[in-house]
Amino acid sequence: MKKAVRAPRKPVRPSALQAESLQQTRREHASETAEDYVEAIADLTAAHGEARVVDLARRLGVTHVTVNRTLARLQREGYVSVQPYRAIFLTDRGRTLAAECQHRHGIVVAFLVSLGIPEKSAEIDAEGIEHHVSPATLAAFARHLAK
Amino acid sequence: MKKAVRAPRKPVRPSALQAESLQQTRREHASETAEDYVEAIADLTAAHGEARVVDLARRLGVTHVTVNRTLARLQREGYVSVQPYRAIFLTDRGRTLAAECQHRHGIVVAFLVSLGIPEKSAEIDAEGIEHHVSPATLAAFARHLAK
DNA sequence: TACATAATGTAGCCTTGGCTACACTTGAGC
DNA sequence: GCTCAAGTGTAGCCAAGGCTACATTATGTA
Repeated sequence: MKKAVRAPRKPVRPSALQAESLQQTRREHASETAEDYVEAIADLTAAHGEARVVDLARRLGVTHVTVNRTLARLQREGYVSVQPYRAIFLTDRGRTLAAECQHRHGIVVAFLVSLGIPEKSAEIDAEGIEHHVSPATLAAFARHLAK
Repeated sequence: MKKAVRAPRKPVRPSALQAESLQQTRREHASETAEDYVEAIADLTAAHGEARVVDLARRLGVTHVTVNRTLARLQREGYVSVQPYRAIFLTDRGRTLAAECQHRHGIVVAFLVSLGIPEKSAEIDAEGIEHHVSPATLAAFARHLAK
């Protein structure tokens, strides 16, 4: 009594499209960490002259152990340059990514604030949203701000 | 030559706030999967009369193995009711969550489209964004749509 | 009814990203 | 120049969420 309904295929949202969207979301998730780290490192370097593991840990809300392991991966991927017991530096690639992220973050926060969302909520939401904003959507946000 | 710069503390973004935001983002990430699954199950049930593992796998863009393991977790958490080789059913709790997600998804997509973003991009972006939209921000989106 | 095929389930592997507990370096100050 | 606290590194645990390969069940159809 369950095979009868097998044929129709009139999904509310087409399966293929949602699968594609979710795969995109998963890809984005994989780069979220890198983005958060390089952005934090850039900010800390600007503010303190250097970025240290403890500072990053405080800033990112995780333990220094997590920071350490993640930095190893980011070094493997060419975003940062790390030496034992030394400060953390961004590579050119890392700096480029950080600049993009800071730019995008600024637009997303400003956009949310322009909708009447309080600064603090805007910050919190932006942190989650910004990694999933496509260039087209970012452009739309910027357009809306310009008006 | 590196200790000198340790004192100032004038972060571009306060550490505590960013840490808090990121912790919130991580909490949201933990519920993303549950939301995507219950929403997909609700949609499939509405469209086909039932939700099967293969359909879910196709819809979510993963293998049936991943679906299976995740369903076990969702059952543990009380969102779905699963029996071997049978269709998947939402519990009351699962249905409630699915309804919320569908509602939120609709608003986010409509909002993005209202900004001039093409339907397909809006769908893709919404899939990533919707999980990080706070009630306040969702309300702001709805307000903007009403205008 | 029997069987082939599709659906489902299981075993076991990988990576990421949390954590605690413990070990080792560094460097500021006595 | 020693010492000790803070910072950093390492070992090893856990859960989530991907995967392939293989085993098992259900069922439409010959």
